[in-house]
Amino acid sequence: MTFRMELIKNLNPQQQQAVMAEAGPVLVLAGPGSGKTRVLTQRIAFLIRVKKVKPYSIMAVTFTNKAAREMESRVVGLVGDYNRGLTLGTFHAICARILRREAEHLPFESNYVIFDEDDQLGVVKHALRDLNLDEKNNRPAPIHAAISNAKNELLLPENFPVQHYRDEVVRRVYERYQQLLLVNNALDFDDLLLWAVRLFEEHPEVREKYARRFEHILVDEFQDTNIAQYLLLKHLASFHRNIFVVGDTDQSIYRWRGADYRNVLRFEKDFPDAQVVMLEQNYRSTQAILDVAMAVINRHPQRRPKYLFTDRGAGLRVTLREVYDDRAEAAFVLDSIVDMVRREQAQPGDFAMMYRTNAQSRLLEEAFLAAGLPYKLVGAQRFYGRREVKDIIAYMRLVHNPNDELSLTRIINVPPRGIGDKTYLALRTLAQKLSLSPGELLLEIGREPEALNLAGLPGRSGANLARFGGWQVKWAALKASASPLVLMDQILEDIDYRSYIDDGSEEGADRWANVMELRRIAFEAQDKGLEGFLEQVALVSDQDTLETTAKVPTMLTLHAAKGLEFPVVFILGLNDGTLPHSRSFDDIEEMMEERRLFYVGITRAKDRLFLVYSQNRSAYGYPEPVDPSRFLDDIPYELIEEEQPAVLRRGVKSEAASHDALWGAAARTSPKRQIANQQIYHPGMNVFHPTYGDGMVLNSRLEGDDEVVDVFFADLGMKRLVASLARLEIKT
DNA sequence: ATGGACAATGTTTTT
DNA sequence: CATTGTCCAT
Repeated sequence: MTFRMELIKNLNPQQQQAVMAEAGPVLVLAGPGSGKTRVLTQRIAFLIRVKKVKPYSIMAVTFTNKAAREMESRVVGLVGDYNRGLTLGTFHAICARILRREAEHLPFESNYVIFDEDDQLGVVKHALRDLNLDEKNNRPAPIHAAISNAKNELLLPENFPVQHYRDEVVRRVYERYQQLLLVNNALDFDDLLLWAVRLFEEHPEVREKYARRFEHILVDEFQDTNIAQYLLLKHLASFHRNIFVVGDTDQSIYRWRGADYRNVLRFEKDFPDAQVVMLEQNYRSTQAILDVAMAVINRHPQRRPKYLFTDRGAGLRVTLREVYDDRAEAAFVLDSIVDMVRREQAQPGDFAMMYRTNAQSRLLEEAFLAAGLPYKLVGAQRFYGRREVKDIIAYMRLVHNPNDELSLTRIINVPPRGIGDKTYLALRTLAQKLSLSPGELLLEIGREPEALNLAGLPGRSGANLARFGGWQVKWAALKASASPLVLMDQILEDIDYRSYIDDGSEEGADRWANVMELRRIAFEAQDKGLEGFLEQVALVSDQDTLETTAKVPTMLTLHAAKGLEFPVVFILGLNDGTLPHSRSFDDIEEMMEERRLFYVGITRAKDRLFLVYSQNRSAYGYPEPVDPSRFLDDIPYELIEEEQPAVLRRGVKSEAASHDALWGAAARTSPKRQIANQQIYHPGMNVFHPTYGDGMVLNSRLEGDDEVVDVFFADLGMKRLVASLARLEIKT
């Protein structure tokens, strides 16, 4: 069989049309679960193996690293190592690479660092201070958001439209913000795109070079592009015009980040000769789920009608469930999951719990922890947001780029080494006088400690600075010859970070474990060099850290769920104010986006979908009565089944034996686990719980087929546990 | 310079 | 309510 036949044999006619489309612009409108990733990867394989296009001349762009990795492995699966030379990555990563290569045309050095969200906020605060604006009246976060939006629309400070006083504040902060970034030789996320576009617009010969090189450009999730990304693509495609974009306007959920689904319309206008292919057949969900999805999205005005169909069959009706409050919500989900696993209707890894805001994961986590059941959580307390992780990265960034003052101020006194505000200020003043950055001055001092005397920084504080400078010199020497790992180890040793962070408490051990995790990442990035390592850690998101290995239920936001699928999905907190979020109420566009978000969640489900709302919800502190989501009104009654509260139903006991096998690790590690026919815990017993530690039984009773035990833990106080699930050990 | 105690303040989604 | 920042005492 020819490769071509091999490639297309599992594709439906529309998919084939897309994969084998002739050169020129192509717009693929793909509904959820219609195989769009497949179309993209097969298209790449088709170009390489059938059309004999050099991988070097192909660029494929995604939004997340995870999507990029996924695509990469699938392309490799299709064409083996014929993929060598292929440019495949996120918008940000691809731009970062171009900007390093073309730094000579740009106002920063090629060893620039990428500032993350926290750093960016730090720069805004710094700018506010420089402009004598106070943070109370000028909150940094909204100002930063305004700056970011401006950048996404390619508005420079000098063009920033000023209508109110507030705009003027933003404009001035923006101006200062950009100056500070350049002083630090740093770029923020938006800059990566902005500078790339400016590079192409201001240096036609550079644009020409890249436009000629990339004969084919393929774009995933096109509806999420912002203006900067759209223009970037247009420039890149300006020579060959072979641009193949795949998207679904109904799944556009990043408006707040500057994404503009109207880029799809713009594309049709800018490329009037574009072939348009519609992928409508759904291979993921049952028809029952698709019907609900359509009921929700069809209320969306002004959109191209799309009919979702599947040959997977009707399936079970979608379940709608009302609960008393958000605690009951968590309990309902947990009970349902346990029940379905026991009945062998699903495996633990089949479940996803989706919610609007990260904060909603907390009660879920508590419920799972209390039951002693494993789960995985996407995002939320971000690994790269951890203090210890940021500290070590700041050290390495400083070594890579001594001008990075933000990193320097972060760690110059971490761990405490007697360099306080006063000393740092003196250093900074001197540096300014010598027109050096503080980091460069420290390097000087490290090389020649006597220089300090000239500066009037003698004595203990001077010695402290000299010691730090000495390290910097040593580390700088190391970065040329050694891997990121060796450098990191040397830093950790010199600053004795472990004794600072690991104070013997459980939290300390945790922190140190995070440092070791970062060390592992450095180990894996050995051959990337320091620059590559830093770029990688700056551009990975926490969404990317979802490992697919552990077969346990997943908790994630609706945003994080895009592009994923699960056999059983729970969408939680379907209340007005949560979904749609209250901050969207007064904006029609935003309300439509909330609706699309709901739609994205619904269409993640393959077999079962549970929609849950509660009567009361704790905003912060106190529970308040809330209304069901207005989106629920749009689902016809006959499409749903309202489930009655029935937590543990009959028949559970007889099936409980299989529970062990299905519910994996948690069950196996519980030595005393058993089904309660009689009470085994009694008041006064000393028990041990793997998470909570030592405790004493206060009370216990049989409930249904299980035993409910109230335990007082030394560290946490009272907890109510279910005996069959909590890994309780009785101590003699 | 450092660490603790208190207050204020604020909750959407993230490359 | 839980985090973050500010002030104050050592």
